[in-house]
Amino acid sequence: MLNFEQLGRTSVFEGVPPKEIEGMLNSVPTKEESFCKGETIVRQGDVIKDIGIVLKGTALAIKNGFNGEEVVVARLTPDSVFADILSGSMNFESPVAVLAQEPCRVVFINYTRLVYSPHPYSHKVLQNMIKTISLKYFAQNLHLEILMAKGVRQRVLLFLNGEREQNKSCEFSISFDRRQLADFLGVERSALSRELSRMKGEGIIEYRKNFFHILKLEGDKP
Amino acid sequence: MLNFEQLGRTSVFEGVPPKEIEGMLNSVPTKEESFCKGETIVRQGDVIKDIGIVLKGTALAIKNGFNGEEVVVARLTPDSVFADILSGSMNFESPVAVLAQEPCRVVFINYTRLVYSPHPYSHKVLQNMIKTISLKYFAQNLHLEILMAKGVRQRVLLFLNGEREQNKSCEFSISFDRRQLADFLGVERSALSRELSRMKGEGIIEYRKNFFHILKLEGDKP
DNA sequence: AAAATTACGTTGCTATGGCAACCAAAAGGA
DNA sequence: TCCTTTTGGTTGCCATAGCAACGTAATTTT
Repeated sequence: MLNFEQLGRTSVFEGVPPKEIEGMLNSVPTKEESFCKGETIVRQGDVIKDIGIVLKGTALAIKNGFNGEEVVVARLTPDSVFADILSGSMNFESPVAVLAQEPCRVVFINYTRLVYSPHPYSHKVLQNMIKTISLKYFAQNLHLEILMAKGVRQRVLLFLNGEREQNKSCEFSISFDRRQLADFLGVERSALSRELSRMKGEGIIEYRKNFFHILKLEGDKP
Repeated sequence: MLNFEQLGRTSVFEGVPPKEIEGMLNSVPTKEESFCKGETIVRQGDVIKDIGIVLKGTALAIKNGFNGEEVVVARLTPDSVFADILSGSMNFESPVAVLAQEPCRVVFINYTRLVYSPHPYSHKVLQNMIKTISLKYFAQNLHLEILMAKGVRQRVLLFLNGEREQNKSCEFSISFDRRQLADFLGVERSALSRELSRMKGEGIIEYRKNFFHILKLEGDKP
């Protein structure tokens, strides 16, 4: 049985009272599914017509590069929405695979039926979707900016500054391991390690595993 | 005076009868503006709350890299919609500048008022926006894939294949000059020229200025 | 706890591609 | 028409970063 309180905390149903979500979903096909650790929730190239919502567990959206890189595009935790852009675009192929990182419980909601069923709150849901998708556009745009930068140093700095802004602190942990970070930045793992060492040597950053501390901000002169 | 027939041909108002668009826009602030060739329509970093629609002329959406590159992200021609993601996201800064390439006539429509005014067709407009924004997401995603590829050759091939698919032909003209193409691919102009020459030498492609002809498809063995 | 696997750093070698400079051709303006 | 400006191709030099291989620490498995 769906927990409408929880759905009310997702970006898509934000601002819609649980009772109303319940009423709305009465006339819309939904299916709840469980996935084991490591299982594929969405394959790269799939055409999906349902919005997915993670109820429990975490999953990763992964894009496979042509040369074997596995770029983690997004981390999905409970209340995360996925496949929204995919179903919103109609007939497009998923650019990413979604893999369960731990046992996951997911609900799929038919997009077409959701947006076509007239309901006093469907207006609100559509606006929420526009906002959600726009945010994902900007997230992707940040990634694009990183890849547009040249040089490992510049990319690392852009990434760390993004994390700093998001955490509102110069000290933070990242959710990537080195291999994943290197792939995300589009550089060799060894080149990344080399550059991180250099930056530590120059007193720009401090780090231990996936914990980072930015000592000098961009443009600071010593 | 706005031409509602024309607005009906835009992606946002697709499927909405002109009469209804007129009625819808009665209660929504709109402003029509003209721009001279070269004039800035949107500055990078601007926070915009209005959807823009090009009525006449062409404009370019340009992203400035940190190292002086000017990456043409989109070409806006009559009936093109822009700043939709920007206004849909609320309070985000524009990642691109929009510049008039020739004299332009543009109409701005207040996003909030458009989506909040109850109207029998606002539902349709919201769905259209979701689709429009999703398509832009996928366009950006293609760009991302190109930048994820390593090597000039691979990037050029990805780009040309994209153009081939879009034109459904192995012969086509591109809307970039060499400098723009190099910036879009994230490589040096000289490196691009070098690689194009090589590929011509290997009999993979043929080209003259911005006209290209793909002779061998990816994976073809001679 | 030992063994195996994974994660991270390091380093030398080398190819790729960035940089700069230059030339030729074409386009645009006076 | 001629002159200026823009656009595209070529080339040598060199630094960056890719590749491979290895060592160690940390984590997981049995």
